[in-house]
Amino acid sequence: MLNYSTSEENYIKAIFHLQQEHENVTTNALADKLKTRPASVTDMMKKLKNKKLLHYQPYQGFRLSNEGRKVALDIIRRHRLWEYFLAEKLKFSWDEVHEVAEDLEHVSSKKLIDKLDVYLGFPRFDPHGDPIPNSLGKMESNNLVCLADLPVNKPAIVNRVINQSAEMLDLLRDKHIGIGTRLEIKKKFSYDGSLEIKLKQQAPFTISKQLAQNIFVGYGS
Amino acid sequence: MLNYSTSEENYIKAIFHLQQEHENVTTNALADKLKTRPASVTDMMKKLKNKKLLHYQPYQGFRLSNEGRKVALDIIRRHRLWEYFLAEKLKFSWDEVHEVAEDLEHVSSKKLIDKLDVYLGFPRFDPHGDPIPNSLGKMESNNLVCLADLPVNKPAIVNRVINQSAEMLDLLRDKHIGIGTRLEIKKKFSYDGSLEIKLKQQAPFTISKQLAQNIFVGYGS
DNA sequence: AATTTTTTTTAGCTTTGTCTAAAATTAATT
DNA sequence: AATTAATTTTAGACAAAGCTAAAAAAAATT
Repeated sequence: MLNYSTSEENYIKAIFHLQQEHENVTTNALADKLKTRPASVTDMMKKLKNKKLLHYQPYQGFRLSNEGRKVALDIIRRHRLWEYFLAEKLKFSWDEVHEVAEDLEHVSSKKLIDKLDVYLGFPRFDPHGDPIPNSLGKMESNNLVCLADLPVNKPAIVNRVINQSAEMLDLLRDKHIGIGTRLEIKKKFSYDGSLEIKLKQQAPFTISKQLAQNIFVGYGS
Repeated sequence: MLNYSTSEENYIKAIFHLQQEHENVTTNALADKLKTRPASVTDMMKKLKNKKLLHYQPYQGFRLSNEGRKVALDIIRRHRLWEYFLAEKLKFSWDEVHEVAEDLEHVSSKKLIDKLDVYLGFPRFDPHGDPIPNSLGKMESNNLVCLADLPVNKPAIVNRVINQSAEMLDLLRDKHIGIGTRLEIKKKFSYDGSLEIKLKQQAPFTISKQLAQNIFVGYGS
């Protein structure tokens, strides 16, 4: 595996994440995600195409090549292992780890990451509930359902929170929702998609569709 | 404390180290240390002078300002804490930690470093025996004597190794000399400055003046 | 003191990654 | 189908950090 610049790595990672939504990623979507300009994206796409990390025809969008996907998984592995370390060992709260891991993930010594993995005991999920790829780039899928799609009255456990903006994490903290929280849906309001949910030993309350779409839950323990 | 680029930080740190030898640092010395060209050094010196991190008059060399020294100590703190972490927790051998810490030291979240410090139990010395500045930038001096200046037959303990080139560390490993090694000098050869030293339960052997000058020892426990 | 050598600085060029403004292409609408 | 709108790309500029080659200053020699 070659070595890539911080900038290149950020582009690769962002494309990987956008590809979870749409097979084909567009210039504007990527510019948006990275808070940069479409022209900059086009420049970088040419470069990454040259390095055979993605497939790209002008005006047609792009998607990662096999090699690009490997690189992306390696970056994600680094990111999530550091997140786990920060939360588990340094006692950062789970909503603070993302930002710091954004910097640490670019330190790319393979030996460092593999030793960190050993030290942490090969954790399978990061503090947000996202799976951590192993040193071969494999990660478990965790069979989750979007909270917005969970049937009424079916108990479930929060396993993953996708959009990690500070504002959203603030809201979650206020509602006492975190990874591991047991809850069930009591009622769905089709008018605006909002949900009435209930946590153990608490009165039910309502959350927006927007929030529910960013929370993923599993069944059973 | 403002934020500085990786490049700026490397210059600041290198100047700090060179100042241990000579109050005033020259362009060539710094270029040499950083494996860059004198012209690049001059460019950066102008920049750092503008940022008030050092005193510099063209052709007159340079030295860190108070602010520059503070920044340098902060970088050194980060570097040495990571070195300690790598050796102590991740089980890197003490001669591997420097290189990895060179990258980690530039991740500059104050919160991260202070939490790391807590987690490690406020270590006072890194795996090379160098003191770690605390969060206020203070570090203990450790009252050491250069092995080359140690009197004959006086038992001492290796506390610090200065020049950490791979070649030198290789030599040290071969001779079983490390931080904490107890030894004494049996004989000094004034012809070339070489020393006959003895370790516990081992036959005496000879080391060069060059090597002895890079090893520092303390007395007592 | 004058000349040579060494050191340092300046001037100008390169690469990486960004930007704006304009041109080209594709998509949407009338 | 033709026109308008949106998206994407190109062209050209800029800042950071490096380089080489030449000029300037300081130090060392004769």
